[in-house]
Amino acid sequence: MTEVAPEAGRRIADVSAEPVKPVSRQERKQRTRQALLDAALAQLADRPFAVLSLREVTKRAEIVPTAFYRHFTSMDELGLVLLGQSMDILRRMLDTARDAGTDLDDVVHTVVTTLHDYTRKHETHFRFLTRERHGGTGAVPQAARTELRLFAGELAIDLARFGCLRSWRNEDLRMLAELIVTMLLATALELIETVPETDERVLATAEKRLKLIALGAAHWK
Amino acid sequence: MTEVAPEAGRRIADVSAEPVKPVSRQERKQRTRQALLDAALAQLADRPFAVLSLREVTKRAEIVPTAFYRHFTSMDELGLVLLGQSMDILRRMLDTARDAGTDLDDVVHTVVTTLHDYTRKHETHFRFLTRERHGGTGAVPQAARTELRLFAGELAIDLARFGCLRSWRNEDLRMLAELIVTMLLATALELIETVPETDERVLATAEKRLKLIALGAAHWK
DNA sequence: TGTACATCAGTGAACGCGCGTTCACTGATGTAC
DNA sequence: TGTACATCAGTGAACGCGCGTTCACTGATGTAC
Repeated sequence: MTEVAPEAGRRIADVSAEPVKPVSRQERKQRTRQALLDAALAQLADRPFAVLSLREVTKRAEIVPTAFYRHFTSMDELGLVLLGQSMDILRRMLDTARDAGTDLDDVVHTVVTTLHDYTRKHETHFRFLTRERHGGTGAVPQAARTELRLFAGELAIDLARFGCLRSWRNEDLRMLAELIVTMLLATALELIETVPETDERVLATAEKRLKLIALGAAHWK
Repeated sequence: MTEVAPEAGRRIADVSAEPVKPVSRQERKQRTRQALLDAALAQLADRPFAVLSLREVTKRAEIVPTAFYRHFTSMDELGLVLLGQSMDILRRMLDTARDAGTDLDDVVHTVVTTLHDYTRKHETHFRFLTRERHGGTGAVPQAARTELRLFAGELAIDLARFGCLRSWRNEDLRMLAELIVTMLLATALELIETVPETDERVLATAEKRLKLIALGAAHWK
């Protein structure tokens, strides 16, 4: 618990709990900043972002409320950083799922499995993203919708490479991509909002939905 | 504007703006109650329910904050009443769309047109419903999800009557129904969140999505 | 290496504000006779 | 119809609380010489 990796042999056996403090001022600042972001994500477990208070967040991050302004000018700014982190995760997920092969069943299975992994590994970010998307007219929900629209555009490019979709109009590819994104995020939220024991059922349903959509696309026009 | 239907000939020409007040005490109470519900719906235009304050709502309804408790024990109770109203609207919409015929294109077109009518006529309720669905762990979002799951169950029964779906397992019909409900509510939100001029585009996309799903269902297994 | 000064993340007191809720009240509407 | 009493929707003062934000500050870290 208090075990610390021997570091540059400064002291051989330090009985104090302090980790020797090799940290620079900017490292410490970065840590506090991340503590604020983590605190916000933790609070988001049971309420929408619009309802978070600066004081609650700073309390959880164990700093005084006024110190918040050393890191962000407002809660909205913090929210936009969280959104950026969430979109990074989503893009990494797309990268992972991309090389899934060409067989339809394989692709669907890989996509759903990848979604499962990422959702369970980044529950807080996925919850944030899926909820804020429908969160009203605040700066964060607006930005979330814009980002997700861009993300669907990126997915549309990938879809364009599939044999049966190669001749589709851009507009229709977008439609399909947005449908898939909505469906995947809905699945992520279902996973988060139920106990892990039911994951198998949720994933099976998600696979069916995706296959249904793929089947529809294959027989389009 | 101040014209009033002649009523039981009490006064032939009442120049005062007052509408003679034939209202009973319970009628007045009912009106105030509805004013509170309407005030809440109006506030919901630009923020989630969790963020509404009792004082703002009573101010807009033009009563004193403490009078709120003559009508509801809490904001959550008011929210659940709004949810009930919203579900009534949704069910009426399903009733209207039900007798759409059997031809696939006809059904899809009727459904989307009906959705358009209802969404534009009940914007505030649809916005409330679609946002609260993803609103977190409050009493209202929880209830909204439960109600929408029940609603999907009702739709699944309708779907069971379609020729090509007659042999589907209940569980798969549910999956399809929930997919359709999610898609329709997403469309409603898109309509609400953009200017009416773009309605045609949104509806065209919605029709395509629905057809894609229907096509997938027709070729299932 | 040692000293003197600058930087700046975090502190703590203070502010005015809107919040939900309590309470005793008012006065118009409703009812019993 | 007229009178005396009951009901109860809405009032207004008051409360304690958490909020975001301001400000002058502290003291450890960083830098220049």
